Amino acid sequence: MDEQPRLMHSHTGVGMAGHPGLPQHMQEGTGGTDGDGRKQDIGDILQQIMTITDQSLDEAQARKHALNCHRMKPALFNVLCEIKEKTVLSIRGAQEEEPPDPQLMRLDNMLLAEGVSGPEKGGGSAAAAAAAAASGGAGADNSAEHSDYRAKLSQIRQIYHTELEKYEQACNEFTTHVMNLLREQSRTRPISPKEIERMVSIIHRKFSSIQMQLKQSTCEAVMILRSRFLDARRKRRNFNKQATEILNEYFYSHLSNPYPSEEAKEELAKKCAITVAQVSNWFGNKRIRYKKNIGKFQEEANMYAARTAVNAANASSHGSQANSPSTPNSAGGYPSPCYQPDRRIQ
DNA sequence: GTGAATGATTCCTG
DNA sequence: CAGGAATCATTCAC
Repeated sequence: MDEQPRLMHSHTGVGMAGHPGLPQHMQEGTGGTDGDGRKQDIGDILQQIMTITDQSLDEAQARKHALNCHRMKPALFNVLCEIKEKTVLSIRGAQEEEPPDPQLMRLDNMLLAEGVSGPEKGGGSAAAAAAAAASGGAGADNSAEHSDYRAKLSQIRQIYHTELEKYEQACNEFTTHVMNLLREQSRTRPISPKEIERMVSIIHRKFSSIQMQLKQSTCEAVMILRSRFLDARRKRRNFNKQATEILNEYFYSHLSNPYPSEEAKEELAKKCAITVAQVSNWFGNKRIRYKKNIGKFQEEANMYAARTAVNAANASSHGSQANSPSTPNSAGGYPSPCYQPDRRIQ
């Protein structure tokens, strides 16, 4: 490395005329033009190169210092930088300022929506909350599942942030290292600040592609967790006996029009400790199954009708109709079972 | 293990 | 968008 300064210098004390290492023609000033002299010069230079390692560290440092102090150095440096800029780096310059990667934006948006990136939302996510709300079954079982989901999500979140931090730290360390290296090298070769900046942006681009991989795998993990959570929700739990009785009671006492209003559904949902959606499901299933096989439900219908009648009788004996169904087995709607002898199955 | 029962989901229709 | 119909998937009784 120190070869260059040595060859470039001739005016300072170091390597000046009279120095035994300098070519003959440089020492003489006028320069020899004969072939033998030239051969001699080359021989001296080769000799110089061969003996470079023999120089002491101090001597090398002194030469280096001399180079840096040379009055022409800044000008020469600038010229070389300019030439370099105009040739090699002009090709790369065109692809700077690229627009944000749509794939990266998608990943970022998803991580934000799932509550992995962005501000902490108590370990939960909007998606989880929505899923939990839709899942119905307001029981403790469901909330346990939900908290399990949240715990796993927060685990993913933690890993994501730890890794991200690691990458950022590594990126910063590497950038600093490269910048220092380039700055150091800029003393001996033409490296402009602009070029250093460019190198930094290249490093950042490389690291952001690694970050993208991290984001991608985090998204995959969230998707797997979510699908597992949703699968778990598919697990069916039978309603308890009391809830089924309440629903059946309503159904058979409104057999002519087994379509509970929104208010009625809400009321039933509250009584049965299930969601309105589950009430709707139950009535949907019940209507279709009843219609398909009235015979099978006959016994059940008779039982509930009798119970309703007893309830009504009790209520009336107490001078109140409060709990009796409003439209029991009246005209129209679904065919009634044999409890009403005049309205048999179609 | 098997089949019936049953809650949930999906697709279609008015 | 609510409800009907078909179907899926799980639970439960035997």
